[in-house]
Amino acid sequence: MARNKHPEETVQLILDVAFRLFMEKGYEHTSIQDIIDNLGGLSKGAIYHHFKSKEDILVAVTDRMTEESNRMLAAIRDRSDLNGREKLKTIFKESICRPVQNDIFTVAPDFHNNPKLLFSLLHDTIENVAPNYILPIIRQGISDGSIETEYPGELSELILLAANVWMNPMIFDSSEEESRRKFIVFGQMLQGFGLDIVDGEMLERLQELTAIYQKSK
Amino acid sequence: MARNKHPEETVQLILDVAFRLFMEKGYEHTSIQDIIDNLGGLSKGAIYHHFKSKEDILVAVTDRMTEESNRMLAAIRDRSDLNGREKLKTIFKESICRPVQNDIFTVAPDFHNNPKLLFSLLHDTIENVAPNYILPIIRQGISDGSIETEYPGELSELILLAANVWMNPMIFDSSEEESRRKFIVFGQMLQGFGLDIVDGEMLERLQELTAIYQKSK
DNA sequence: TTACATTATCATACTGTCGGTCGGTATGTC
DNA sequence: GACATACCGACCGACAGTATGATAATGTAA
Repeated sequence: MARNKHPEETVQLILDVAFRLFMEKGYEHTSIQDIIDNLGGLSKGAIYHHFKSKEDILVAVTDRMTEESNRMLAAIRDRSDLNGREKLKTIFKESICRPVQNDIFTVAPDFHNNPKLLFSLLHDTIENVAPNYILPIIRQGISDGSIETEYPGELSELILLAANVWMNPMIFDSSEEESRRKFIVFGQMLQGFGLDIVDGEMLERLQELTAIYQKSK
Repeated sequence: MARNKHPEETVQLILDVAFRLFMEKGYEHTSIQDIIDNLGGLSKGAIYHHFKSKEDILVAVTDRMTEESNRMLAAIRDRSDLNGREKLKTIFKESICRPVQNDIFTVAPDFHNNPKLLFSLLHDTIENVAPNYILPIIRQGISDGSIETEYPGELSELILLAANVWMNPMIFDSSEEESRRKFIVFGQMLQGFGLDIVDGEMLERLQELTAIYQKSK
């Protein structure tokens, strides 16, 4: 085979396979040969034609993972019918409802075998999500009076770290009970910053999620 | 050479060299051969006699890193002249004053090149430090009336994550100004949980530390 | 104390696997 | 036909880990 007419499909195929294998076996324990074997006919030359290194594949995979989430965040950030605090609350709601729609749990990342993946998501959270999505919302909340803080940047980071990392059952194992307790403490923390944006509905939804994730393991 | 009379010195030498190289070049970019080359005469046989794998060396290195810190935590935890809240405050003070005495900054870990190291420290924080040191202290604080919470375990984790990870300049780059702002927000979070344990002296000390770390890079 | 067996501490040569390269080929476009 | 793109697959150096052997420390029995 040579000169496919739709190389973009080849790229997507490579990313599909790599994504699945990275999740199943971890980045480090997935070899290029593993990917080739699951590619159906394609060869090492194809991979290194489209990607310059194995690390480059990981970057592309994580980019594709966060893309959808980022679109959601941008959409909420740019709405004009909500004040800052309402936007924050909407984001939490959406974040908790979204995952089941796509396949995040059917191929749940095993972060215990994926320090590199965890690190890049951690990095993305602080270097991208916090300043580009949460910070503008908190700033808006300050000017529209719905949020009160002198440290919007730091607040963005702390909230995201707690929500995305600490409360993430894929990073730190949690039973349903632990998940519930974390959520409550998280809510207390937000209240300490004058943010009353968690409710019982969100807690229920979160526990459903945790249960689903527990079973998928 | 064969049958050294003091094999423990060999183990320590291997750990010394591995520690330094892991910090300088990162775990993944340090090869066993690199370690051998810096060992002064010793060979691969020596390494694989004392350690069963490269990963095993990393575990030993991180264990040695956290050992001193854990001794400090245990000492404070087991004091009988302080209530729970005072113990927490003492821990923060000690944590901020300690690092310069030893060489933590002269061979500052570059976590950006060390996802594995970061992950194992993160894991240690949640699986070991939180339940074995902070949790008992918070429990004591609850019974002696100096701390008030229904969720001691979750509070331990959240506080440690914020202090050890978020505020750690080795993990998330911070200027002195950012470091100051993070510390204040951290203090606000603690106050939200009824814990009034940070003061201006600690802030000054933290900024000194950040400055030292900035210069060492 | 001596003689000797045992075993812990290494050294060296080697293996299999890995990520990545490179010359080449086939197929498309202009 | 000139050139770029998409891909093939043999090959390479580096790597973690192993197999085996050498020797010095140690245990043991007389």
